[in-house]
Amino acid sequence: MTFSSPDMPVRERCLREATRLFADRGVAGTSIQAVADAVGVRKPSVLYHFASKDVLRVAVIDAMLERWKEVIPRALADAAGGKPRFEAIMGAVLDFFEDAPHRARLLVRECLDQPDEMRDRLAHHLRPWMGLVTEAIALGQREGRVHEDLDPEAYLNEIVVLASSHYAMTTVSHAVAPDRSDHQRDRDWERRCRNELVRIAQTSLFRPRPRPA
Amino acid sequence: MTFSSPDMPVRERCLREATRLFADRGVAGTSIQAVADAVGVRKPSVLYHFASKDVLRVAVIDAMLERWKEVIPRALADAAGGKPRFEAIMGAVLDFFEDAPHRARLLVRECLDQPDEMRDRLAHHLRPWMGLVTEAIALGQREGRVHEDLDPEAYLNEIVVLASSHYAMTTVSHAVAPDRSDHQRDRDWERRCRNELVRIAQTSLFRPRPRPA
DNA sequence: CCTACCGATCGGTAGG
DNA sequence: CCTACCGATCGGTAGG
Repeated sequence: MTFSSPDMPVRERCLREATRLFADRGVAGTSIQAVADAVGVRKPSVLYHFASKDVLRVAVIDAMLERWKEVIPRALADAAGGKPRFEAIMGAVLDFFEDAPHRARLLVRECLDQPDEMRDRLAHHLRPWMGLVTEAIALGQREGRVHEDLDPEAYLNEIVVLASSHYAMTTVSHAVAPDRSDHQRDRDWERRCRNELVRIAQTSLFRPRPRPA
Repeated sequence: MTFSSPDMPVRERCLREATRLFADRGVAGTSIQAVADAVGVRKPSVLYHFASKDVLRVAVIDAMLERWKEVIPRALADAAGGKPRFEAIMGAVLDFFEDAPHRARLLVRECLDQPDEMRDRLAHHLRPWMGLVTEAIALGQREGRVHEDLDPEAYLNEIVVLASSHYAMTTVSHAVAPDRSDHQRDRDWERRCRNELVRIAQTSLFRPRPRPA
């Protein structure tokens, strides 16, 4: 029963709380009543704004996918601003999940619950800029900067899967951590995993420099 | 209503069908009635073998984690048989998910639904051989075969996350596929992604050979 | 392993 | 945005 700030329209508060609840317990594990409680209204009020639970589910996913449209221009702007393309795009993707960890959980959950629907939705949302990125990778291959046996589309797919799952399962990853005594160590472990994620993506993309000067 | 082979004990048929249903729709999205229907018995019969839904859930996860204990010796045997360690272990992990894709979905779902419980369970199941593998990686670093800036524990964590999520989300990954006209292309795309997954893990682990002959 | 049954909660509607 | 209410299904039990 965590109330959303009461000065926000009820419709948006429903979206916000439903996003959090769906991410944490899944759609099937979240009742409309639970959303109503979190918002601080009665159940039929939620159903006034969203005709059915499924309508609410679709609206929640839509809201998350819409955010991607802000991420892409930012990455392109960073790249235009002189920042290397890899770091701009990788940074944008990681920031997208990092400043709202439930986004990653929601995304992965929905991929499991509604694979066919998500396949089409992601194709629609990601296709345009996926094309740009794979082209950039292919250019890098022709210029000899990128591993020539790399498969651009497949590479991009695996890295997106890795990034989203990495953030969806941060809590669990502590199982592998060599020691976990206090919270400081937990933070440290998360930083190490994030660094390693970037290193893996980077090392498997770029060829080593031909000869260090 | 897909019946399990009726010559198998009911208890094991419950485990089998529950595993499939939990993987596809999640625990919250699967009723005991649905399990009973799939097995071909009445609901109270399921509850006779598993005192509650949660007991069934735990038994299903246990059965999956038990399989890991068969995977590790196989990988070690392959490695002892002269096969390079990386290929033996990577092959064992991929085979584990590949010959039963719902195992990956079940694992990822449970990591989202019960993160704290899964953290402890995985720690218990994975810790012993995780230690062996990270030691092998550290040895490779001292011998100059493995990237020296690699973080062994974090690397292993990310690769396990990538492998499980890769198989949990195969259906969705087709969103990124450049074209998907027929089933032959789908198979082809899956093969490309699997190859790329192995290439990413391999390239980000081993240093490039010092000088090709 | 079954029939019969329990209270609680589910998603959703009527009507204001 | 609320009260009042619907039938269906939920997890689980009694008793044989």
